Amino acid sequence: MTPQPSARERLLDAADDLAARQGMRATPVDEILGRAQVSPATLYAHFGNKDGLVVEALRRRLSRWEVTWQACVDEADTPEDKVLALFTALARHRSSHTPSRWCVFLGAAAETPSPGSELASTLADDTRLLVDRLESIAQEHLAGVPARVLAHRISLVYTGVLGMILRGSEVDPVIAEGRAIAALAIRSLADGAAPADT
Amino acid sequence: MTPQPSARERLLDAADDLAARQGMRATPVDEILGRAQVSPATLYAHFGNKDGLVVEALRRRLSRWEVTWQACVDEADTPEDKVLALFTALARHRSSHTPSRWCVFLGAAAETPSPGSELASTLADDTRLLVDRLESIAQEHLAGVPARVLAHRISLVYTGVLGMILRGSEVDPVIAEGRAIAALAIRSLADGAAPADT
DNA sequence: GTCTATACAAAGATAGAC
DNA sequence: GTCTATCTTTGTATAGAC
Repeated sequence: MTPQPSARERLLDAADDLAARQGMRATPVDEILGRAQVSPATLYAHFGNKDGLVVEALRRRLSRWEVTWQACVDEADTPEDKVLALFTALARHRSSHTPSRWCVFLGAAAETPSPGSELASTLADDTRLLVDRLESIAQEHLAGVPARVLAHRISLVYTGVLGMILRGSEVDPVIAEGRAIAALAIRSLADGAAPADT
Repeated sequence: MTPQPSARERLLDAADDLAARQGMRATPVDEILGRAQVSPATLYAHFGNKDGLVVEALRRRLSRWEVTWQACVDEADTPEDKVLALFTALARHRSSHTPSRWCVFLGAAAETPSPGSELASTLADDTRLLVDRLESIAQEHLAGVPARVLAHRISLVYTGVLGMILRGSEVDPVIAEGRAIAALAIRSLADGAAPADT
């Protein structure tokens, strides 16, 4: 007898799932309500409006992503693998959560030319987490490598993987490809900082 | 006395401009009509519906992009520069056309979970042009390098640049960064195929 | 907090005249 | 081909009862 989750939880689950699959703008409120088995009034009582609900769902997703990523960093052995754990995390995240068409945050950004301040800050949080976390991992584990530069380059490659998924690339191969390119970027910057031995 | 372009041209210009700035789905028909100074009936007489108009505008944009890219390839001197001309072309395209928020084709894909067949094929054309053209450039100018692999890797990096622009990165620096990463990918594959001279 | 019913707004498309 | 006026559908949000 699994007790049914609260209306609030059901709304968040439905909004998250549908935004991931179809995009937040492409998903009408009615569809979220139908999926959650909740009436309109309940949604607006809890979240104020559709954007409020979506923002909450995105925040929850971001914090889950952060946990997954951190776990993959912790599991990695070598310094290089700790930086590249980003790609392991992406694969794991995609298999453990509701399937998203590419990236829910980039998708929301693409769908929303003029996001409200709450949405904008949530989307910015996603990018900030990406770049800053990469930088701190690099700083901690790859002494001598310019961490900020590395973080930007790997962010670019990671974002490219997501974009290629939107283009229709198969997920696992393109993640592997991104990982390979990122590894190249790491070695290149490492060589530059401390010229090749041998 | 510049003669006013036909209603059809004005519609294409307006749709292209607005789709580039805001996204096709985020742009209401009324706004296109207002910008083009055209009445609704005219739009539907020419293009059938909104999607028909957008698809035509996207096709026109794609063919212009192809021209710009080819010109940059022709102008490049070294084999490596011919492959990397993609990034020169991106910078040039962005400065010579109406400013787009990131990429009109990826934007349309992101906004449209279930595109109609015409739109879907136009979006696929964009990706196919990207990958296939890169492959043929590599085949022609970089003998011995696995052209298909190279084309995929550079497509990924290029797509990453576009995605980073969506994330809010400054355009010129991120294009330069993408170019640098792509150069790395080229050299890596070249070294693998024909071990370094010297 | 939650429901039913409904109001209100936006957007896509068409009718009929010229 | 093009216009004015209007219809239809869809989508967001609220009123009022329980």
